[in-house]
Amino acid sequence: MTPAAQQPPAARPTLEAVAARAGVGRGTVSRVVNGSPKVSAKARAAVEQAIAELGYVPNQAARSLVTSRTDAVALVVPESVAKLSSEPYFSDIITGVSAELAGTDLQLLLVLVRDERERERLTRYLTARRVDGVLLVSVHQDDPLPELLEQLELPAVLAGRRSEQEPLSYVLADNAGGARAAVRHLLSRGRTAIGTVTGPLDMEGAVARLAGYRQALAEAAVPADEGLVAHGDFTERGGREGMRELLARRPDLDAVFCASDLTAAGALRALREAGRRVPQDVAVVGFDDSVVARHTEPPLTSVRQPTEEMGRLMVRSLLKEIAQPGRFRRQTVLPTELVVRESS
Amino acid sequence: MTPAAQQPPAARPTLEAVAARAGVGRGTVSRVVNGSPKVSAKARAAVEQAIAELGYVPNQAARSLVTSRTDAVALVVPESVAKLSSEPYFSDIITGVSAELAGTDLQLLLVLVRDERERERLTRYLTARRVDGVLLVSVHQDDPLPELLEQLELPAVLAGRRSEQEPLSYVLADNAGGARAAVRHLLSRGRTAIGTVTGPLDMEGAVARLAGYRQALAEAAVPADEGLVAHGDFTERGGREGMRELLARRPDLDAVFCASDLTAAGALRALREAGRRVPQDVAVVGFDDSVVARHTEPPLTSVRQPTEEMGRLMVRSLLKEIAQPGRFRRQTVLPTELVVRESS
DNA sequence: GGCTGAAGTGGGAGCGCTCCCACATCGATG
DNA sequence: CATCGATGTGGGAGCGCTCCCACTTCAGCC
Repeated sequence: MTPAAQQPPAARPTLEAVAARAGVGRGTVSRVVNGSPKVSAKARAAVEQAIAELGYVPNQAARSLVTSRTDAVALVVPESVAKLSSEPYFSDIITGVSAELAGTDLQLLLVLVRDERERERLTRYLTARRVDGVLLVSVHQDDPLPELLEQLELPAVLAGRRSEQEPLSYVLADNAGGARAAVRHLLSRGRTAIGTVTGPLDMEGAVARLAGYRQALAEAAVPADEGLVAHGDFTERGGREGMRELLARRPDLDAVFCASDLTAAGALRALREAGRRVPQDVAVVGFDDSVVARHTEPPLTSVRQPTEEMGRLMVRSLLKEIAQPGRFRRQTVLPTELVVRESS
Repeated sequence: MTPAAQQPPAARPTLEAVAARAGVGRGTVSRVVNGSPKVSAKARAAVEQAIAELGYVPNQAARSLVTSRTDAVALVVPESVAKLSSEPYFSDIITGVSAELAGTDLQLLLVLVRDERERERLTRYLTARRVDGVLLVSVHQDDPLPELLEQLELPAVLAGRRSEQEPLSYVLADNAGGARAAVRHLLSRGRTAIGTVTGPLDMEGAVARLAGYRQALAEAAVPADEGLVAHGDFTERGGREGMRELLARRPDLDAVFCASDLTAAGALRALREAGRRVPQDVAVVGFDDSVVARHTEPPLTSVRQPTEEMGRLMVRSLLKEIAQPGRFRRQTVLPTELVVRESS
C-alpha cells in the first residue's frame, strides 16, 4: 500500500474553481467550455489558462442533469441466433461505429441482448432515455425494438430494415443487387443448376437476397425450381444442413449461392463431406466478404458489402437525427461488389 | 408527422412526484428505490405502487451527481494490431463481459483504441472518472494504460498481465501450461522437429507460451534450436510469414506449435503453398480454440482457453474491487485444455 | 451630448437525486 | 410511570452544471 493511497484523492476542480481562478463568473467559464462565441478574447484566454492549471474536466453528470443529454449512444446487438465472435459482420459494424464516434464526444454503449429478460432491461433503459440515440443491428420483422424506438421518439438508425416501408432511418447494402450479381456470375461460368441457401426469412435482407437470386434466374429465362431453395439462418450450421438438403433433392446441382459467408462455409463442409469438389463439381458464392471468405478452403467468391462503412454511416445519420429531431429520416442503400476467388 | 409528435412528451415523473403520490417523503422513496431495509412494509408497498402507476425510472444523472458513481464500466480494446473482427478472442471476451454485466445494473462502454489520439481521449475520460471501473484487454509490456489506472486508483482488471509481478488485478489462462501440453502432444505423436511461431513478445502471454514450448522440449531432452523459433504477432499474416521462415531454415520440420489460431491459420496456408500436407508432413497446433480452429482445413488441434469465462471473471473481480476499493488484488489463472482435431 | 443597440458578463435558479440530521413513535425496561 | 433505545420518517442542504435574465460597457450615430 503506497502512502499516496492514504491521503484523500485531490478533489476534482469545479467550474466554480476555474471561474475564481480566472477572475470571471461561472457563466463565462461555461461559455468557454462549450465553445460559445460570445466571449471576449481576453476572458477566453484567462479561462483557458485556469482550466489548464487546474486540470479541469467538466462533470458529465451535472451537465446531463441540466441538459438532459447523455452524450452516449447505444449499439444494440441481438445475440439470439448468432454469437458475436462467429459473426464478423457485427464486429465490422462495431469497428465502423467506434471509429466514427471517436471524432465526437459521444460514448459507445454496447448492449448485447440475449434473451427476453435482457430485452426488458434494455426497454427500461431506453424508456429512461439514458442514451441520446440508438443503433440497432440485425433487425427481424417481428422485433419489438424498432417500434419502441418509434414510440419513444428516440433518434435511431437501423442496420437493415423491417420492410421496404421502414419508417425509421436505416443503412443497408443493396442485397438484391448483390445476389443478382452473384447468380449472374455463376450463370456466366456456365452453371445451370444453381441452388441457394437463404438467410432467415424474417429478415428483409435475407428476403432481398433470395429475391435477387430469383430475379437473376428469371432474367436468364431459367425456370424457377423451389427444389433449389433451402432455408438457412446465416449460421454455418444452417449452411451445412441446407446444403445437404439441396444435394439430396437435386444431386445434379452445380452451383450454390449462399446468403452469408458463414452459410457458405457450412455449405463447403457439406460438399466436402459429400465428396464434391469445389469449384469443379459445385461452385459456391457467399455474401458479406467477411474475413471468413478469405479463410475457407478454397477461398470464397463473395458479395462484398461495405460493413465497416455501414457502421460509420449509421453514426453519421444518427448524429444528424440527434442534432435536429425533425423526424425526417435518412435511408441509405450502399452498393455491393462481387469479389471473385477460387470457389467459383 | 403524427399528432403525438406535436404534444410535448409527458415529462418523466420525478422522485418527488412518487413521494407525493404515495403520501410519503422523498427520503422514503429513495430508500425503497435503493433497497434500504429501514422502511416499513406499509410505506414500501405504497411507494412501490406509486412507482408502478407513474412508471417512475430514476434519473441516472441526478444520482451520479450526488453519489459520484457512474454505474458504467469501460472495456478497453487496443486495436493497434488486430482488427476486432479477425480476433474471435476479443469478441468472446466481450460476450462474457456483457453476459456477466447483464445481472448487474452496470452499463458496458466499449472503447476501441486505434491510435495515439484516441488513447489521449481515453486518458482524459478516465481521469474525469467517467466510469466506475475498467477492463483492459490485450496488455502490452509498454502499454501506458495500466500505469494510468494505478495512478488514478481506478478499479481495473486486466486480461493478461504485464509481467509476473503485475500489481493490478488480472485474469488469464495458463499459457505456459497450455503450450507445454500442446508440445507434449506433438512429441507423443512422434514428431521430433517441432517449431513454433510465437506471438508478439512484448506480451507476457506470448512469452509464456514460448516458455512452455521450450520447457516441454527440455523435459523431453530435445536440444533447443533457435532455428525452430519464428516470431509472429498473433495475426494470420504473421503466421504465414513465420511458417515460411521456418520452412526455409528447417525444411525437415515435422510439426509446429502456433501461439494463436490465427497464426496457425496463416501457417496452414504457408504449408499448403509449400506443398506440405497437414498433418502427414507437418502437424499443426494452435492456441485459443476459437471459431477459427473449427473452420480451417484441416480443423485445428488447439489449446482451449475459456475466453468467455475469462470475460465473466474479469467482471466479477471488478465488481468486488469497486465494492471495496481495498486495494487488494485478485489474480486468477485459469486452466487450459488441449482439443485434438485433424491437424495433428 | 444623449440615445441606441450590440457585445459581454455575473450570478440566481433549478435540474433530480442522496445524504444526513432532527424528529416522531413505540415497545421494553427499571 | 418516566426513560430509553430501536426503528422509521420528513425534508433541508447541496452535488456541479446550464440557462437565462438583468445588467454593464462602449462604439456609432443623429
